[in-house]
Amino acid sequence: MNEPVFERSESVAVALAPGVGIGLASSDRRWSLPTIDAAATFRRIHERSAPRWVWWDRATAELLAEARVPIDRCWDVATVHRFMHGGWRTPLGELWARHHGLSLEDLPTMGQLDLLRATDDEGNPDDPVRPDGHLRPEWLDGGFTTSPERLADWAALALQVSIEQDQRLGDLPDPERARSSARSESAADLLCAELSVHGLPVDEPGATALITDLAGPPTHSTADADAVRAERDEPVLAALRPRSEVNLRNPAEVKSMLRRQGFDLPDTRAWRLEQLRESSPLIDALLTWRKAERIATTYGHEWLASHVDGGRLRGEWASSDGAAGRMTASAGLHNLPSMMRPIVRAETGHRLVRADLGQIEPRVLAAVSGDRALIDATVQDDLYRPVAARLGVDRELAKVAVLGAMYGATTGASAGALAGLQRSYPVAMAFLEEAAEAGRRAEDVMTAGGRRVRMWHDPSTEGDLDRAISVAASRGRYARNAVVQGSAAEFFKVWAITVRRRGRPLGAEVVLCLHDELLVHVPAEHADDAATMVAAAVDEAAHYWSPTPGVRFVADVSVVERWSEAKG
DNA sequence: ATCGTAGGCGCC
DNA sequence: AAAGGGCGCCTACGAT
Repeated sequence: MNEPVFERSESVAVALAPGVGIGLASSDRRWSLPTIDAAATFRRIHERSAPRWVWWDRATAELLAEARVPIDRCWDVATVHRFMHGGWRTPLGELWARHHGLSLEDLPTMGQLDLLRATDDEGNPDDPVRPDGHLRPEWLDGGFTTSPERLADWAALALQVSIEQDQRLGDLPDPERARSSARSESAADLLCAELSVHGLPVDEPGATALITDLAGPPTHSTADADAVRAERDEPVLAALRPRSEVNLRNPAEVKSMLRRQGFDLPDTRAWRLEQLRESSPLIDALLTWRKAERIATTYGHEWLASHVDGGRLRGEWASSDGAAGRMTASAGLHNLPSMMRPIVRAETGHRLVRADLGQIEPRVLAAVSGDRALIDATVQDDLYRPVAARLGVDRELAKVAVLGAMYGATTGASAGALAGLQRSYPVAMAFLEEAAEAGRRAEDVMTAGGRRVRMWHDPSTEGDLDRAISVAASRGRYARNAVVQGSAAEFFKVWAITVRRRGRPLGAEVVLCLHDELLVHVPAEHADDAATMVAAAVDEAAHYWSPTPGVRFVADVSVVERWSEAKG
């Protein structure tokens, strides 16, 4: 039981439906169990034998998360499909059609009045696949749950697709790496199901107090709400000479108001206003207003009421929703303002292990490009110091230059340092430039783990050369960033699922994933062991994930009660 | 009414 | 130091 969760093992597919039963399928048989409490029964099956469980998509993962079935190894067909083809969520009917090369034009939809098809041979309604090869929409729409036998048939189809996916991953440049990615990405999706179901521990009374302090009291009527809003607006309106009733929530009105007050600005973005803050009480009031308005509208009492329940903040987690396969989360879980982070607090008798990877993107660039000089720089805790020394510039400029190279900056100081980067780290820079060039040509690029990142064509550029060039340039920046950010996302997920797995004996639960940061909720008596485990998991993840040996990854790990507590 | 877009801003 | 990559989500507004 010590092998990593993404190694190969025997596969058994499962489909389950509460109140109906469980369907199972292996390479040589399929069987079913009628049972009311499908998830709890499945838990016992899993405890007896733990193969690599195969399922269609998140729906199954969520049932298993709700039942707290401790699964490490899985294969999520929809997740692997996204990995292979790029893009966002794909409904199963469409996934099946793409997988089998069927036309998406005649993709059946549930409840459509298809008069032309009405007399066609619809085949056997107990067969999930129609004569035309498409999945039967009635099955997709819950029909697979109507009997234990159907669940077994449904599981068997998932198994079949998973085997074909595994074969097709063999066509990628590095088949074993791609298959390993498919497995780790599947485990990450299961982790996302758990994050969605279980949530992040939050100090609810503390949150109410903080929001009241920052944005005003909760309101119970629209008049009440209007009054609180007017009170929030007052300091800004009072600073106007002469006073006027400007709608602060309309950027165009704010811009013309500022022009009348003597500030002629191209837009009213905060970084632009910030420079004027010292010299103008009005600008200061406006910036303060924006902060408070942000809390009130996005992270206010309504937000708390709709997303926090029983002391847990819940959102929808996606394991590879981003362009390059990053995790995403709704309900503000990924963009909670730092001033609100104190509300994230360990439950009684527990601690949070807070860990973040240091300088993850340049280290990933070293790993995926294999640039010897950059790999050498990863030995240092602060990678930018040796880079600065080699470039002969200060650390801040070195940092800006490296980040700029990965983001596609073309102007300013970072562009000035680009020539130096190209001389000192030619392999890494050539790697980035190659990705950018592919992007400009509208060719898909691939992350280190083998995820396809789709490029796009913009038909509206026909005949408009300037616009065509500008769109190509933005694709170049996108591709340049995607090969680093997407690869970093893969490494992060391997780390996260390793922590999930290794934390189980300690009762440790991953409660937040934030691109390079993890929060782990753990009983207080195991907090120190969990912290040690999380740090060790970085090395374990690097060992399995990194395409180049010798790249050092670092993490800052501390045990805290609240997320906001200083790094230790 | 519902949808998409833009300006804006939070986080990485 | 410059304002580049990703995401979610708010308001306002114009289109359908």
